[in-house]
This record gives sequence, structure tokens and C-alpha cells, in this order.
Amino acid sequence: MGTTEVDTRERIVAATSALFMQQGYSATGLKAIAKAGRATTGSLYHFFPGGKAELAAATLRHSGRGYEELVMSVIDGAPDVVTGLRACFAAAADLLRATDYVDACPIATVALEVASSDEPLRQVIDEVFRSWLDAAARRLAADGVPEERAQELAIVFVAALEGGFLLSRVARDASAMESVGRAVVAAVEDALAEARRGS
Amino acid sequence: MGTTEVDTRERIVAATSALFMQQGYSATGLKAIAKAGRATTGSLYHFFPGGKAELAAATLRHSGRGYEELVMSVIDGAPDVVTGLRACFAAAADLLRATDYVDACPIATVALEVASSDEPLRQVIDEVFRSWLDAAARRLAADGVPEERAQELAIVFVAALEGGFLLSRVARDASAMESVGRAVVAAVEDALAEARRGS
DNA sequence: GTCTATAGCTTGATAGAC
DNA sequence: GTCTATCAAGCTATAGAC
Repeated sequence: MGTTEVDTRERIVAATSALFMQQGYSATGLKAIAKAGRATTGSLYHFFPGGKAELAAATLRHSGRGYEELVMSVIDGAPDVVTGLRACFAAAADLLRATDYVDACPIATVALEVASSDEPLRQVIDEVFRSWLDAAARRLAADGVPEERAQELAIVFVAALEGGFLLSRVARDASAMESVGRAVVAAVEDALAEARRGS
Repeated sequence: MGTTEVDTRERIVAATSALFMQQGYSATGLKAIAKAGRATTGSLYHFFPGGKAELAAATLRHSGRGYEELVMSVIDGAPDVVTGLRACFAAAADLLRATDYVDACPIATVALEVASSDEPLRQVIDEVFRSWLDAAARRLAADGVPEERAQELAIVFVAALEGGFLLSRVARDASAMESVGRAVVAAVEDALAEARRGS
């Protein structure tokens, strides 16, 4: 188990993730992936014998886990969820501006492409989103949001992020991300106030 | 100006719109479009000499306008914006369920695909979204939401719709659309209450 | 306006040397 | 594990008959 094979595999997955984010699944050819990952067709099929489908599944799982860890670490780095969520939307807006509106959700583009046309990949993405929603709901509940409200607000949070990415990227203006962020923060603050009143 | 040419052109655009919604821009070939629209390559290039790019631009403009009219007619069919927005999210959830989670936003998939890789199409979609946001903001303002809040809530509304479509399609469960709908309705109700208090 | 045929290129995938 | 060469099938776009 040398280091070479691991590095190549990781380069391929990283390159695939970046290309998926930029142009989606169908527009990304294996040749472009191999070139960006400094690998060859041979290496690619060595690590992913199932071809493009297997590589896509591995990439979506990998970048899905990575994005969840990133978001949760931003939220956990704040003193409370509300502050954490604010930081999260601010960070997303900053990253959009800093990367010329390329660096966004590593899943969403492929998700919409395959949701109704590639059942195996749809299931992979379904698992990724479920994991995000579970993590967010747990974090909200830990700060005092009642269980059921926490699950609903987790959905609102992720949907707002995704909608914010879409509008911001198309407009090349991250203010949409900031707007949806304010709305999510207000909704969570409301839920916490209501919970404290013991409603 | 007979009826024949108009019908063919419209069939091509309608077929393109449906295929874009289902699988996006790159995965949709001109052959599939011609077949679904009961046309031939010759007819397709007769109406759209610019090829796929021109056809895509025309289709996105057309379905963008159509979707705006649909949404605004649902909202305007209600006695007030809040009720209208509620109806809007309910209708979107119903349509998702009724169409096996295929019938969603006719723009979003292509939008994410091209936002960072096809500048002319990105600009077309930018115009479509701007038109949606303007229409929604005007409708909110007409019901008493202060101008600035109305623009922000319009963004929240569209982003919630898009995020709800994404999560619902991937999960094959429209409850996400219902959740984001409740959040948007609550936010608008808050804004109206605040405006009436004269804050 | 509609049709068929085809050019020229790219795609995902395979084979076999090293 | 990595590389190159290659295949069959797909793509967008064009040409020219009708």
C-alpha cells in the first residue's frame, strides 16, 4: 500500500468534484477529468472499474461529506447556532465572491441533472442530503429548538443555501445569499423565542 | 404566415423545455429534441440557425415567462399575497407528486450547468430570474410590504421555491416544499405585521 | 419548410504493452 | 499502476434534394 495509488485516486476525485461544481455531470467528460487530475484513462478505470457512474458516486459521497464537515465546523465554531448560521451564510457569500461565483454546492448541479434520469446516482445524493439535514437538525435541537421544529428548520436552512447559491451564481452577486441568510436566522430566532416562552 | 411553421417551432421549444427540466442542457441532444418535438434536424436548424445555443436561449426565455405567469396567476387568484404564496407552494408540492417529481423549475438545472461555463446563456437566465424577482417584489409591495423588505422577501420566495424543488426531487418527497413554504409565509406575515405597527 | 445523408469531432469504454 | 492506441456510438452542424 504505497502512497502513489492513493494520491492518484484522490486527485481524480478532487478534479471530478471541481468539474461537477463548474459544469455538472453530463458536460464533464472522462478525458477532462483525467487531464485535470493528472491521470490517464488507464488509471481512472483502474480505480473506478465501473467507469463514470462509479466515479460520480464516489465523488458525490466524498464531496458531500466534505461539505457537511465544512458547514458544521463553521456553525460549531460559533458560540450558538444563530451566530453560527449567520457565519455560515456570510462565509458562503464570501466564497462565492472570492471564486468568481464558481465555488458553491458540490452536489446541486448533478442532483438536478440526475434526479429524474439516473436512479442510482439519485439515491447516492438522497443519502448525502439526508445526512446534511440530520446533522443540521441535531445541531438546532442541541441549542434548544424543539425536535419537530428543528427538522423543519434544517430543511429551510439547506433549501435556503441551495436557493441562495443558484440565484447568486446566476446573478454573479452574492447579495441573494445574504438575504436568504437573514431570513433563516430570523426563523431560527423565532423558534428559539417561542420555545423559551414554552409555547 | 401559415400555421405549420408556428406549430413546429412551438413543438420544438416545448420538447426542449421538457427535456431540459428532466435532464438538463448537456444531456439533451438535438436528436432527442427533434424526436420528442416530431421534427427533423432540418426544421430545427431552419427555426434556430444558431443551433443548440440559440434554441436553448429561446426555450429558457419562453419557459421562464410561462413559469412567471403561472406563479403570478396562482398568487393573484388568492384574496391576498399570504394566501397566494401558501397556494403557490401547495401547488408546487402537488405538481411534484402528480408528475413523479419531474415537473419542477424549467430553468434551474440549466442555470447551474451554465452559470460558470456559458456566459451568453447565463445572461439569458439572469434576465429571467430578474423578471421573476421584480414581479414577486411588486406583488408583495402591492399588499403593503415596504419596498426594501419586498425585494428581499422576493429573493427569499424564489430561493425557497428552488431549494424546495431540489430537495423534494432528490428525496422524491414533496414535504420539503411544504416546509419552505411555511417559512416563507411566516416571514411575509412578519413583515406585514411589522409594517402595520409602523415600525 | 421538411427531409435524409453525412462530415467531423468527442464521448465512454476496452485492450494490451510496460 | 500507468500508459497509448483504438473502437463503436454519440454528438452538433451542414449540404442538398424535394
